[in-house]
Amino acid sequence: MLIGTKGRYALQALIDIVEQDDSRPVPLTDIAARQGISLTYLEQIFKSLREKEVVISVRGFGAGYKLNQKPQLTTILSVLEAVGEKAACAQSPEQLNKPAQQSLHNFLSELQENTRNFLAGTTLTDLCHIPEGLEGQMFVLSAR
Amino acid sequence: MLIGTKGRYALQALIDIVEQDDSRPVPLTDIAARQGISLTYLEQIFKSLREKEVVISVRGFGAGYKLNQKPQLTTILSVLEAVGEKAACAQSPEQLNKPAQQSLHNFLSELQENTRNFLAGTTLTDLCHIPEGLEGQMFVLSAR
DNA sequence: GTCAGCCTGACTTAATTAGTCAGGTAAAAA
DNA sequence: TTTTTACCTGACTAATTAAGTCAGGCTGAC
Repeated sequence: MLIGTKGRYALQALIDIVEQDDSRPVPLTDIAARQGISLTYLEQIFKSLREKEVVISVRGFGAGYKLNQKPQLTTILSVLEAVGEKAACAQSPEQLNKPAQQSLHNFLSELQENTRNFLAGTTLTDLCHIPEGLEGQMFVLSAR
Repeated sequence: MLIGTKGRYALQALIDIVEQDDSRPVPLTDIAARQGISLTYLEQIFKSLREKEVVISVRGFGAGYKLNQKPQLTTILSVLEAVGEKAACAQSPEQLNKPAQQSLHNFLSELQENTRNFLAGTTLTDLCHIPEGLEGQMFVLSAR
């Protein structure tokens, strides 16, 4: 499984933040209630997001979280990596003495890069605004 | 992890078979020795491969395994699915009441399809013959 | 100083992965 | 028909990861 609940909840929560009025920080309790996610689990996830500077926390009365960058600059890859979802599709064989194993290794690397490009080529904005009439071909993978 | 040891060992073993003289079946003991994989674990893996008709088993004296189809017809995807590596990148959220969740669901589906296309567009032959001077761009993802 | 809500770390539980082990069975060859 | 070779089966185990829970402390605006 490349993306578990941790990664998916992180994305859901960030989308939730983008959808709110961005003049004030969004408290986790609100997100937890709206998205049906456990508050303590969300706290664990947002600790990672804050450490990797995907979000900024505001403390004290009226506290909450804000995005650190504009949504169109926040890639899905950065979110997933922040919460520790390893975007590794496969562990590569260490011993690649034979040419065939080298070839397999290359293939797995290509697979990984293909996936990372896909994730890096989509931002939070793409997951929020839904341009009508473009249901297919929504996410375009940039050529290498 | 999209591809674990089970999937990788399956690919290594099949590549090993392709590299041998294909007039006679290849015994698992040989593969196990050459690739450094436990024989009993290989047996478990090949049981799946046989059930999904990726390979054919020959019994008795001089027994072993052969590919069921030519290597250029055996896709990586079919091998991985045969050994039960779910090519699912993410479990989709069941409750998609809100538009943003629908959009996230669409994105995860696109990611999955992108990966499956990559795996279905490569065959065992691609992992065996290594055309020189083409180290980059070896694996071409067919357009959808 | 109080209160909302962030922050921290240890703990638990279930599922999956990565194997091992023991004891068969089939069939070609001598 | 006996032997040999290697396939075949299923139960078992150990380690890791995923998915959370829980208790309690800390900050800072009002």
